Amino acid sequence: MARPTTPKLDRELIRDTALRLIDERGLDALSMRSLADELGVRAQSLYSHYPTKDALLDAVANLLTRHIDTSGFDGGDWRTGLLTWGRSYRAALAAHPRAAPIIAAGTGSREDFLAMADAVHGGLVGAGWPARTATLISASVKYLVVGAATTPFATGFADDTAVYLNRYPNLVQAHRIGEHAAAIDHDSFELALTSLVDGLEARYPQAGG
Amino acid sequence: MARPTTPKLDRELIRDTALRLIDERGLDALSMRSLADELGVRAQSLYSHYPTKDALLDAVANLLTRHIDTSGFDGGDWRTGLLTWGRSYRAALAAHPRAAPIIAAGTGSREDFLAMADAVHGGLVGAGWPARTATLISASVKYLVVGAATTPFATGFADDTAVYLNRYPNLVQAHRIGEHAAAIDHDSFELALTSLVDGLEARYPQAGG
DNA sequence: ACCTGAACACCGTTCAAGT
DNA sequence: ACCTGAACACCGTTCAAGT
Repeated sequence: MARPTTPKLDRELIRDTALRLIDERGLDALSMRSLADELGVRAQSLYSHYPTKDALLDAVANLLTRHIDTSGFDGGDWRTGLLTWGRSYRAALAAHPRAAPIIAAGTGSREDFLAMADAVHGGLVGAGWPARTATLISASVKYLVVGAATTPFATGFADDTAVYLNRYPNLVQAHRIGEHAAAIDHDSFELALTSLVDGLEARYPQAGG
Repeated sequence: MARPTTPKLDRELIRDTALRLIDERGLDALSMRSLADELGVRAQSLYSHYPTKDALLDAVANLLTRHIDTSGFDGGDWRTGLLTWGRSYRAALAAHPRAAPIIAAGTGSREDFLAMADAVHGGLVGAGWPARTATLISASVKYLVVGAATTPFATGFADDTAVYLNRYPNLVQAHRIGEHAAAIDHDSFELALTSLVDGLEARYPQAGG
């Protein structure tokens, strides 16, 4: 029974299962063999559907960033556009934190990524920003989103914070990081994004000169 | 000659060679075997000096972030402190772009990282920011730095931009990304950091209420 | 077209042995 | 204390073969 009558695999099933395993076990634990095992198949069968593991991870990245919202630019207000885009982008990655590094790795030219970049750039230029500044602004927001998704605040702190509290007195305030990590990350991103937009406002050509 | 009279290895040599190989060949190409080969030794010998590959990468991360400057907070001005810290942090990572993902991975509780976080938090609180807001602000700047270092702007665009110029008209302005990628990344970070600081200014408790 | 057995050239890491 | 030969349990990927 080398070839079953109804195929056991298809691209979507492989991709969705890969994302589920990343969510459950982490990115490092995803191997072609472990994924095949979960699908009741041998690793080589996956290569009938994706040429390489990287191509599979690209498909997962496309799945993740599929529902990013650039419609906020439609009304012509770049502030609304940036806020809507940044928040939906961040939310898409925060929903699958263990998969976020795939986005940072940024393999190849993904269609959805290009469509998004095009919509944002067009929205900013349409709202009056010079083309080069529009490039810088969209890069800035991307930095915030990717940074927030790949290095949540608790990263870098030991689980047992008591270890260093004596030596680093200013960090005493952060001693409940573990409990409130999700809230801190959400609020940090929100503060950063809104402050950035406010700071950009002052640089808007028709307002600031 | 199992054990030479003068040791062929020490922790610093291993660490520095690892960083050099990452700079030259990329993070993925660094294996314990390839590193040992470069040092004229077998992979197992490295384990006499570092318990795991992760511990070695931690040492590289500490080397990278060693010269980050938090002295800008000393004068009591949080704007100067944030700008100096953010710029030196970003410069440290930009000097070794292929090693930057190590920082994002953020393994364990590195001493230098904690000292830095403590200095920044203390500087912000000392300048009048509430403790929790200080946490959010330092996280915000870290997002910018890590995002800029791990996803430089050209990431995600194909080398041959002609491929998508027809379909994504707004990206025409970005058709020289490859040539100016370094300048765009520098300017994007600078715009983001200064805009963020300006936006925070309006939220400063004694100024904004 | 889709799946498998076997294999290639790698990994990180461990262990016993040598000086 | 420091280094090596050999080995373990993995990787991603390829190839020839089966239906």
